[in-house]
Amino acid sequence: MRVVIARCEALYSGRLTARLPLATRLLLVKADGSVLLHSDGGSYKPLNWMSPPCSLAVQTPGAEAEARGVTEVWAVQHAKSDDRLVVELHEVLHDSVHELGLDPGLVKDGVEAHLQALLAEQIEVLGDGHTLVRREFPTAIGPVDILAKDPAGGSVAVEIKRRGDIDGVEQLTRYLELLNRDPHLSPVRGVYAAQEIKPQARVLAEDRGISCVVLDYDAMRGVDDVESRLF
Amino acid sequence: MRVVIARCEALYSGRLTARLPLATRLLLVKADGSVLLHSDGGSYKPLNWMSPPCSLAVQTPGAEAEARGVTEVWAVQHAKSDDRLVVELHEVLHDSVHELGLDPGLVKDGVEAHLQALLAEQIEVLGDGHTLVRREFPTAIGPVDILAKDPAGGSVAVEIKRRGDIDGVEQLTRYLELLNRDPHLSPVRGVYAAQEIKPQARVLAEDRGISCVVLDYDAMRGVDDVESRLF
DNA sequence: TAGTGAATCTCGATC
DNA sequence: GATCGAGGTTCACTA
Repeated sequence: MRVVIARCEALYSGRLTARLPLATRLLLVKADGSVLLHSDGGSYKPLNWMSPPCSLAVQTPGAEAEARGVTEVWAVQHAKSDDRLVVELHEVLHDSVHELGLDPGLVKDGVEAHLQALLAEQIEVLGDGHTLVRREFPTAIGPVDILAKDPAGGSVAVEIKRRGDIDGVEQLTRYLELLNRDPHLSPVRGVYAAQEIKPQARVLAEDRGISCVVLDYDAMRGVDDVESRLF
Repeated sequence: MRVVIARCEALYSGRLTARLPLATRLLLVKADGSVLLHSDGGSYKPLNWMSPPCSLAVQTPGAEAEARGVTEVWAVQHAKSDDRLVVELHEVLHDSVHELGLDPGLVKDGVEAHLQALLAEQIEVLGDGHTLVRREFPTAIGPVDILAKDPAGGSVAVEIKRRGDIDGVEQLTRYLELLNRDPHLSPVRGVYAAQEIKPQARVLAEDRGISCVVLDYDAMRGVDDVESRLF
């Protein structure tokens, strides 16, 4: 990992064209050749970057660039596409290289998968008398998050999202259309379950006869904790 | 901007829980207090991070942590949520601070907006005799990218994407349903225009009577250049 | 390898 | 501030 602080300009051309005016920035060159240009703010996204696989060629500036004060040019070329990042360095304020080694990587726990597991365990959240048929119930266009039965013996297809957007309603609608073609299952009711359901999504869902359930993640996790202590 | 290279572990808890085992990493502390942990590979996304607004508190390790070799603890707390990142530093290999100043920011050029402008200018790409009604034609659920008339006087609603995914077909379907309720416009035909149309999106579109048009960005830009030279 | 869906998405425009 | 759509999305998983 090479860490450089420099006054620089940059030009990116690829899926779009973008320009960074002259300013002092952090330049990172990673072991795989990728390059990141960061400012002293914003989020984790760099101002500009080049993803691997790519190669960095350090060049001497042309006469015109030299006249503008450029002392060094980094030409970063993507290996497979014609994406290209050209950084013109005016002044290097810091330059150091560090051996980091391979990273063991991030270990994650719990997102939508966790919500799905919790709801499968606590399927009565859908209403008394509901029973789980199975998680990831397969259909021709992909698995439905949860298939359940209501007390009357009717099928219930559940789509789970962390944030209930309009897309999830469309997704569930496609599943329902398919599932309702199966005489063994039909009629299949739809339930849209999310930690938070956007107003537009709720309107669309209810317009299509899909009921909405807001999941309380902390409460469900709390019940889960209690259960795991008991059993 | 503070740049630190250190052997460290990290724990994030917030919207999910994640752990980073002991390894040597780059730690960045930006002027707004945000923290980024980068490995020597991957993309521009850090292994872990804390977005602003947040505050960094440097603490001395407890007895248990000290026994594990921790020399310093960074507790990064988000100002508004309960997101929290705890970094346990075992060994600091580099530590420097740099004044970067405000960044003038990125100047972008050309994406979907450009495609829309080009297609509006070259509406005959849809077929001879087509005329533009207007860009961003308003509907109750948002503006349609382009509304046009075909030679027979029928309305044509155009949805433009850079990459034609299934989502765009759903979006256009919703627009068409609404537009077709308007007796002044009905019947409205749908056209899905993109630089690249995914097979599944094409199948769904054609199943719904929506025609697909693949846009040649370079060719359209070329025509545009010629036109701008001529006029 | 291509396609699909999620993301601690981020970012910008618009209401 | 909330919402919605786009992204040089990136990332992980799967057929």
